[in-house]
Amino acid sequence: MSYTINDIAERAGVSKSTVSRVITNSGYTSMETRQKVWKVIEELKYQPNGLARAMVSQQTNTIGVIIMANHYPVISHPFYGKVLDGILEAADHYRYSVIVTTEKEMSLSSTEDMIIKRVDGIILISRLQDEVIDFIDKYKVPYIMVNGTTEKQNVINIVNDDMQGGMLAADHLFQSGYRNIGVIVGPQEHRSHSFRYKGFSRRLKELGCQLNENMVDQTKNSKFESGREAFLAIWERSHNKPDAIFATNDILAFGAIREMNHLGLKVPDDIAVMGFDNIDFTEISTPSITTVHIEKTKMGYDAVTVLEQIIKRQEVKLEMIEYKPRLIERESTRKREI
Amino acid sequence: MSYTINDIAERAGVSKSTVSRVITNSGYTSMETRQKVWKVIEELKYQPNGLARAMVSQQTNTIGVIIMANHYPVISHPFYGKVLDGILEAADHYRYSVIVTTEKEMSLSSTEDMIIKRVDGIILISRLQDEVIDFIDKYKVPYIMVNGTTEKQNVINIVNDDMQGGMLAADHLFQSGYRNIGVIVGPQEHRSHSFRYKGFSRRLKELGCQLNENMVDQTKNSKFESGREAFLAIWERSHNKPDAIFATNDILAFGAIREMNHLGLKVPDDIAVMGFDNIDFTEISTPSITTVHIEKTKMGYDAVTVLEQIIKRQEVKLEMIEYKPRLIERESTRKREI
DNA sequence: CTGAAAGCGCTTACAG
DNA sequence: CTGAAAGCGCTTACAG
Repeated sequence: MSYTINDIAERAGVSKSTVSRVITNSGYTSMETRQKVWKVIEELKYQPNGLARAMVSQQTNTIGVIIMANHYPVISHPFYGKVLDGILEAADHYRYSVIVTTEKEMSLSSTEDMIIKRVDGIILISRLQDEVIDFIDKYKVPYIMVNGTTEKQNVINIVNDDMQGGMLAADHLFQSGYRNIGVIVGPQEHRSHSFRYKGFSRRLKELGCQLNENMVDQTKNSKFESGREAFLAIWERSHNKPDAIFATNDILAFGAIREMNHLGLKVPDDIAVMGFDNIDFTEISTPSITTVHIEKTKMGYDAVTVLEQIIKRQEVKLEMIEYKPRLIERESTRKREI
Repeated sequence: MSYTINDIAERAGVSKSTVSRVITNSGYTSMETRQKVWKVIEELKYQPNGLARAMVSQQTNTIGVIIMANHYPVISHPFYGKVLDGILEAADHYRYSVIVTTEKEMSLSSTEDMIIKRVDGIILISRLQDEVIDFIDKYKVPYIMVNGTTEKQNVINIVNDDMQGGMLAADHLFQSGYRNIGVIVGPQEHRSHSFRYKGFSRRLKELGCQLNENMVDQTKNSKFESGREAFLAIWERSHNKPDAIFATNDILAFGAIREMNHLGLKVPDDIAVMGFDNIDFTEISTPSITTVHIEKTKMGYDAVTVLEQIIKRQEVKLEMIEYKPRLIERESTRKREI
């Protein structure tokens, strides 16, 4: 279909070995030859066949990204989308192409596809099944996890310091004068929700402000409706009504706000709310939502950087790369007179 | 590194031709041979090399997605993310891998990369430069646009019927009793913003409700801050203050809401607001935002379906595939007594 | 039914 | 400095 190195060789009156040498700029070639060859290349708009190159170089300059998700949407998820943005930016920088797939539970099909396509490395996002890791391990493809949950050893995992984030949240609400705090806790089997809650309650206790059991509600998933239901549950069962709510992610917080609105409560005048993740919506929402920022894009970017080092067989020291979260103070937790 | 067809041949005591035949399930092979070969394949967990296959079959089973964007973030964009979700879902169904890239203005680097990687087809998203199209054309790679803006002929473009969407918006606000309507109009060089505005004002005129020039503000981009500024401008310069605002996309609407809040206006009691796109946040925002739904995910899915037909050289009738938008009525435009 | 050969489009030693 | 040959891992006619 398109031109090959042979077409160039023929028209330039040299052998294909020579053409290859000038293209790759390796070995010896005379000035004159180089000019002839480049001229033909420009004329024909020749583009080398990356597949053929990959066959001999044994590398495709392609990395795979597998996002674990049981349901669509995946890419448009306000968290994973950001991570992917960072991955694409870094991949562009390191000159990798990136193949993106979504892996449904219990399936290895997209992982298999990555192996068949001979990607140079793989980035695993979210709570992957251990079978996926076993599978990749078997084919000795370099990989790295982002925001993963796994029991496995020797897996490089890029995560946020969620414990610390939970503590930041507790500090903030306490310092802002809230003392009767309710907590909406996302699914505990997720590493992040679990640590966020742990950090939050621990710190609150240190501050001398014990969490009342009535004021904590666990949700089965991290969706909007669950946040809404959780807030209603807390509101109804509590004797001392909460003056603030901490949700272990932003979406749950938005659910809570909707329910507050339906109960006639104003944010932040009647009740304060804060979330976790710093998804884009928290900033453009009115009122804007206080939250804990996670370096989503940076985590994606760095995942590629580290993966590239592994691919190039450079030393990689760390096993767990933990990012520091940052409190983002906004309107939804305005300071209160104490 | 990994096993090849030769390893299998050797251990099964047959030629590699035979192994190939059993794997591809083509030509004749005896039952006995087949069993022997499959046994070895399972034992070794052999995975064929897709590159080698692609070399001979001249197809990679990979499609490329190029999203035009001048700035990150791209993937996490509430519109493109949804389109990409649909693309991934369809690609999974048709058994394609997908390479995703972001193309910055005036650059052909990622497009070049797609050519080098020999993708079977390309999906172009958003307002691509015509050079990109020329470039792809030259290499005769099948492609298709989603939500594109181009002067070129014979380009299959999957778009939303934005004119119709604008009319739906006008009908809705009018029927809900609003008569003094302000409009925040995104950049007119974008096909979609331009048609949305056109449809809206045309319909409003038909309804006998001429738009006052003071009540329309054009923005230089479609970001939150621009929406905010635009609303303030309208508010300050209008004699009869608006009772409703239509913004040509949701993000602009959110900007307007923030400004309303700062001016002490309540939505929808003091003023109604509606946007366009139906991004996820319109639903979880409090109050929820009335908007016009676009089949973002479906557009992505269908793009792959049509592209696949072109790749397989099947007849493709249409040049422009237009989706019908749908009004989504929510809290931000509650009906008013007339 | 099976194997040897050619070829997909490159790169890389190896002679010359 | 340049060209012929081998090889990357497959598939596909072609003999047998």
